Amino acid sequence: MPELPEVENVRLGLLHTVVGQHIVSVSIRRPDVIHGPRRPNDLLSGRTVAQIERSGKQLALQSGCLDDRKRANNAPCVCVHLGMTGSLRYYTSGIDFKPDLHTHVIWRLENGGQMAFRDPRRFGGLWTYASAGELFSQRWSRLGEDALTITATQLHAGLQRIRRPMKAALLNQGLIAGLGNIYVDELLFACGLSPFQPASEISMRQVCRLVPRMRRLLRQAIRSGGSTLRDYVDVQGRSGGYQHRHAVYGRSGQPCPCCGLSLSRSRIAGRTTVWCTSCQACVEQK
DNA sequence: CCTTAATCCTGGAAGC
DNA sequence: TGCTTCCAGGATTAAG
Repeated sequence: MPELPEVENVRLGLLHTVVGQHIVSVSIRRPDVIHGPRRPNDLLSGRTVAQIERSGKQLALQSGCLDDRKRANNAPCVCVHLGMTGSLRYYTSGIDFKPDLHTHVIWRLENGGQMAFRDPRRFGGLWTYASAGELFSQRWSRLGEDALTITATQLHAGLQRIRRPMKAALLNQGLIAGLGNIYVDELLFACGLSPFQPASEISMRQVCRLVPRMRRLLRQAIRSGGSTLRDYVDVQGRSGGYQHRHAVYGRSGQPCPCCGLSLSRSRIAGRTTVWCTSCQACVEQK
């Protein structure tokens, strides 16, 4: 499922395929995946894709004039959230692209290429805004700092206010944006922290160890093309490779890569959680 | 404050 | 083989 590393790979893929391209037309095959105004113009038809930004697991396709590096105040903007099974694909001109029933929106570019939003389970969607500023003030303002840029001070301050388990706290996009079930489990393992550990009991010292490890983990996952469990593919349709390097996610019952003990599985905050009771000790364990 | 659960949804896997 | 059942989860919302 697309978390920060997968979404970042999509962003990188779109940078050298659709950024700078003029959108000739937009085909809306399933209007209900679009939140907000859904005329072709609201989806950047007739505009040029000026830049693509990411915040946590979400992307912003911003229209505007390429020459003007400043964000245009009145340039429409589309926020893309891939949810569980969403994908943004790019098809070069001449490719025989046959949209299936889960392909909901198709953008046609002036160079003959096409961009398609597909999402079988429709947990994702598109949100339209009159400007990037509106997206930031109405939607992205609710997100915490991005997991790649958050500082130890910021994270520690947020964690101190949460008595819930670390697993639940790190999944909260309002505290820190970008982590999902896979990378939270991997991160807690990499730090030797129990997913049950109350967030408020994590010391500044521990957060100072966690933040650089989190950045390293996410950067390695980005470099590996992200994790493909079933659905995730990049804009070219390629699967990721990081799933082969998961230490704990999806490996309950298998030996811990560190100590060899069988990995435990539990449910925390409604999410399947895998961890090592030996390497990730906690004062109280369920 | 907290937690759990339901909700949205499809498809793959497991069970009978 | 063919049917039913369960399960995966991101984010939000409701209920306990």
